[in-house]
Amino acid sequence: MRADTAEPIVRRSLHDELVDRLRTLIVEGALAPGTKVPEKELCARFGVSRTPMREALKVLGHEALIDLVPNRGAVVARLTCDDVDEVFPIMGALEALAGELACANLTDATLTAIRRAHAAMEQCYDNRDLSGYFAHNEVIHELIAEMAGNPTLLTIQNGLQGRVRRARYLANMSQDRWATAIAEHRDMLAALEARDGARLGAIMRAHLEGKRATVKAALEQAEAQAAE
Amino acid sequence: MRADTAEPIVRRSLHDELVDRLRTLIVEGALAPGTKVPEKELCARFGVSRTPMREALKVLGHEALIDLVPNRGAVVARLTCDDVDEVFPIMGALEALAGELACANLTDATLTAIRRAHAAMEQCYDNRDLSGYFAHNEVIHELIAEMAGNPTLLTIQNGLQGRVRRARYLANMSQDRWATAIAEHRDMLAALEARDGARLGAIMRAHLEGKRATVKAALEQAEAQAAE
DNA sequence: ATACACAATAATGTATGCAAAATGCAATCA
DNA sequence: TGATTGCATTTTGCATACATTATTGTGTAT
Repeated sequence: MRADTAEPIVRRSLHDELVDRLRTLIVEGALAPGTKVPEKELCARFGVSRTPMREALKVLGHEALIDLVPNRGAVVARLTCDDVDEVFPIMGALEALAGELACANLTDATLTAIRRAHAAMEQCYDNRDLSGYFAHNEVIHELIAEMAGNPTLLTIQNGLQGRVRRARYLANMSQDRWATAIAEHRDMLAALEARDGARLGAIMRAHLEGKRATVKAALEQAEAQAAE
Repeated sequence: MRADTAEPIVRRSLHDELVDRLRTLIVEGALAPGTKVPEKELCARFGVSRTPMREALKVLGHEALIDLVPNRGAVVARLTCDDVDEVFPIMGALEALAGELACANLTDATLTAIRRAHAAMEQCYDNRDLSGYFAHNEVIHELIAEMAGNPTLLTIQNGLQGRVRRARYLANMSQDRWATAIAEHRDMLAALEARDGARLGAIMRAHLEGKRATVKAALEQAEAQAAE
């Protein structure tokens, strides 16, 4: 270690740490939707007492990642079709805003990074590598969201993103939809390169509407299967 | 009480109740920004123990209504100019979306209510009654937000609204800005009556941008005074 | 056999107690 | 006189104990 770095000592409180860990577990899918999560079990899992765990659960409940039923504990929130119809238009409006702001602030470094991610994504598309496609896709959206330079916006976007993230992986895109999505992304890149915020915003809104339809269809299919 | 009302028995937990009460205190201004709020004092005030109070504080911290400094307690969040620049564009995007959705769902009853609130607001404008103007203004925006029929959107809007509400009352609108705001509201009403969602959305975005400028100016003035 | 009632159990909700960190104050030294 | 260090006090962080509410399992009556 260099002597002049003197990096600040980070000492996080347990509840903060727990919020992050639990959120990851839920968003990544280790805790399946509908799962009951008794405090006691979580406490044992993380080796903490109930006090900080409860504080964390309250926060996650407020984020709508879990449902807190009074006197009956917490359940990992399920994503319904109605939720999809609610959340995606909001994400569309926010991504459109992020796109506009990102155009205004765009640095060459970030544009290069986005170009690289886009190229990698196209590669995955050519190879029909859906999971790779999703990964690079996510990077692009994250880069744009960060480039917007609005921490509050980023926080809200991440919150909504967390709620729908798992469902998005269910989405078995049709070849048709996939081709459309790629075309939209090419337009996005072009708008970015032209620093055309208004156009980028419009594209992103349309893009999110497409995502909404895809995810909703996948969710309806999943629900139908579950009902069998 | 009528026998057939059978209103559901609401038994809220203390932390839920506390979140609401504290939020009201902060948003309404009873707890001034910058005020330190020691747990002990709040507990004494509400006659509860520290556990539910801490759970409530964590939630409010996550809402950005208070700043939670590790090992140093909670401070009622101050609204900076940067915050205004961050929050208002987001509110603009969300109100625009709400406006579009509201146009799609608009009922005659709600339109009538909005017309009434608008008329009352115009009356206040004529009388130079700023606080009455704000009250009716808020009603209009709430009616539109509710008419959007998107609970998630409403929740996010309310959260952001809470953060800037107090600052908005600082705004001593110039005659010029006030006239512009009224004109924008007339356009909004016209767009609503025409069920023209796209136009309403555009107006609301512009309207919020105007609000941003006004509030920011007021905030800068307040900060300058405080610095003296 | 089913349905209801009641008790036993387990979970959540709340309060309190202990440990650790931060603040304020005073004493000491330059 | 001013700054710094050490201690006392206060406050937060966490754990545990108690209270209250749901759940479930069993027994009894129909």
